[in-house]
Amino acid sequence: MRLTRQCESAKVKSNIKMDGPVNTDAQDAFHAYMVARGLKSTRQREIILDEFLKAGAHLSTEELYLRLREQHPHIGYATVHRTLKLFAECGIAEPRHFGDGQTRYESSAGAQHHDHLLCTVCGAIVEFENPQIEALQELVARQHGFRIERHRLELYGRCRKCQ
Amino acid sequence: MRLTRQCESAKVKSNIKMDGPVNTDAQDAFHAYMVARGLKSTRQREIILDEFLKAGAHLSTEELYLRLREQHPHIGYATVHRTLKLFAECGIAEPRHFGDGQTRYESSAGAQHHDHLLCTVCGAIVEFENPQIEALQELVARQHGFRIERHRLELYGRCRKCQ
DNA sequence: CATCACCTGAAATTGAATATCAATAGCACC
DNA sequence: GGTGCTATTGATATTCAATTTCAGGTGATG
Repeated sequence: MRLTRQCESAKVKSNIKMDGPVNTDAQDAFHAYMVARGLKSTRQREIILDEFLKAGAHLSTEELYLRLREQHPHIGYATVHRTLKLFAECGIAEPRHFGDGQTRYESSAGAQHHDHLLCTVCGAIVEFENPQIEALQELVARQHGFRIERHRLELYGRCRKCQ
Repeated sequence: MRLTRQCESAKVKSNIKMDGPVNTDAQDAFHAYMVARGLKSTRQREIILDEFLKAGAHLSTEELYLRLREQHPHIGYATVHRTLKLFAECGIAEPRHFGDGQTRYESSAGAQHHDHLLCTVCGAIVEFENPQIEALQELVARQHGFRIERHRLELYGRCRKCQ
């Protein structure tokens, strides 16, 4: 009975409490997707979305699960897993497969396409974008008769701190 | 008792039977590595190396295992797996992780570094090399304070036939 | 040709992703 | 607010590839 009102106020609050570019966009997109598909808005999904947006990094299911557990020990791993897949389906998260065998999800809020620099020592991930490289990729593909649908470019090395 | 002689003659024969640029290089590198590490040259390893070089493609452990089984049903999956890792350690094979969740090994014999074009329809894999892209990668990395150790560039799309 | 450390192969284990299913909880309607 | 339908949850089981284990087998060396 309280929940409907809580949801609304939560949305408003998040506009206030978060600094920088806020992601009510993501929340709206998520809710729109849910409504369109006849899915339900649940407490867990709200919490997971909140935590995911707050983290703002490249999180694996497990990392997000562990973070959530601190405040919400009742949320199960399977729910985190399914919810992240939901995020991917509705376009507010991008699944990424780096070398470590775990799927990581990255918030696609606001961000354009980009590639990644990964530190092999401390695990830091830096995003970058380079139109020249993209153009050359197109060129190479055309030379081989390919039409590119997507690509993956990852540069592995040591970051400034770890050299 | 017969085996020692067989090994020797096998090496000679493979020089004769294979057309094109032969990979006794790879075989030599492998043997050198084995000797240096006190590892042993076994029939299975010879057979697996032979088959691997003969295939000359991007093979997963399972694919290679299945191929081997036709002629050598006695060779176990675990042995193929371990031997491919050995190849990787001694530098005659490169492990690759494309999107499909399986590790593929590629012969590094003769080939310089290169990247891949992958057809999302028929699974064809084309190798390419582009120094301009490599140079730009270096540049981008430097701009972010990174020193690149390795990279991964994969272009996914439709090949000429599959458009 | 004996010895020993390495190797093999079947089976067990791991780790991440995903499926299962009974219990729970939204949501729409009364 | 109550009711029923249906999606969701969370503990657990399953899957699938990679990897480890271990008893028995087999190279290399003296």
